[in-house]
Amino acid sequence: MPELPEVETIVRGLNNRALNILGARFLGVWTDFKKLIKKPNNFEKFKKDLKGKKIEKVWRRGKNIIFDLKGGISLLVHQKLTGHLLCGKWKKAKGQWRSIERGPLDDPMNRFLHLIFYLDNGKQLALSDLRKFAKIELWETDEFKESREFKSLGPEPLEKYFTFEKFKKVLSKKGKIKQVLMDQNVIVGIGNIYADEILFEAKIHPEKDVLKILEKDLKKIYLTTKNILKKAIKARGTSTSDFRDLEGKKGLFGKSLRVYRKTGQKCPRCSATIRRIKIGGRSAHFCPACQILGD
DNA sequence: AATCGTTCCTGATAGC
DNA sequence: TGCTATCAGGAACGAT
Repeated sequence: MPELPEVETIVRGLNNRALNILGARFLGVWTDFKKLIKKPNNFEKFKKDLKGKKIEKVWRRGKNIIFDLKGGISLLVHQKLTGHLLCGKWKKAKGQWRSIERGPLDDPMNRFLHLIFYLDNGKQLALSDLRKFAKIELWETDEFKESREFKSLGPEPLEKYFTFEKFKKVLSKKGKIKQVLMDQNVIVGIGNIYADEILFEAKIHPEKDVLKILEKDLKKIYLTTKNILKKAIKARGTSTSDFRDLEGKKGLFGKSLRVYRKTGQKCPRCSATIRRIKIGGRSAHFCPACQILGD
């Protein structure tokens, strides 16, 4: 599932000069599942509003991909669980846009194409999304930045302003550490994979009550969060299941995972058996010997 | 105001 | 073999 490193990989790809996405204009949109577009909730209006708009900037906030368009409009793409953008090419045939490249289709994970943006530079951006949970929204940029959903997002863990003091402040919230780490209103970008990996590395039990964690352990979680996210970006993300980059390629961080989806295997630190439990309806993987709950 | 449960989806897998 | 049931999982939403 795309978390911060995966979304960052996509955004860096979109900003790659060679792709010429910046400065291109939207020509049209195809979809076989209009419900992906949440705003406006009318697909024809969405198409009309998007047509001819020039891409000025592509950036990321948490797990959201944001295309700032000329004229004070922003296109938001959230890939949710199984969505990923793929860049390909199109050509015109019999008066219609035809995809001549939808990213490598020999990979089953790239076959669930439900939406394609056609650009005026001959490129297309296709959204592959097995579970159709992704969301697409078109906003007035000012309105978006003033919106509740944007303003309530927590700090970016890799930004300079995210100091240990800041981390302690946002984490002064009750609950189990894993759930709090994954709360986008506390910190953005961490999902199930990286929460498990961060807590394993920091040797903290996922169900540990946040308010009971010692300062030295908070510091460990803080440093580990930055460290793991940075390493995962370098590896271009994790592809345990769906994630692919813009070219359809897998990320390499899966090789570095130590507990996520390793139930029953040996802990790489102490050889105890990795366990899986449910926390708030989500699976959590951890080492019962290294990550002690305490009181 | 904060928190909990439900909902959206469908491929993979298990069970019969 | 082929059917049905169960599950994963981010985040918005309604209910409490």
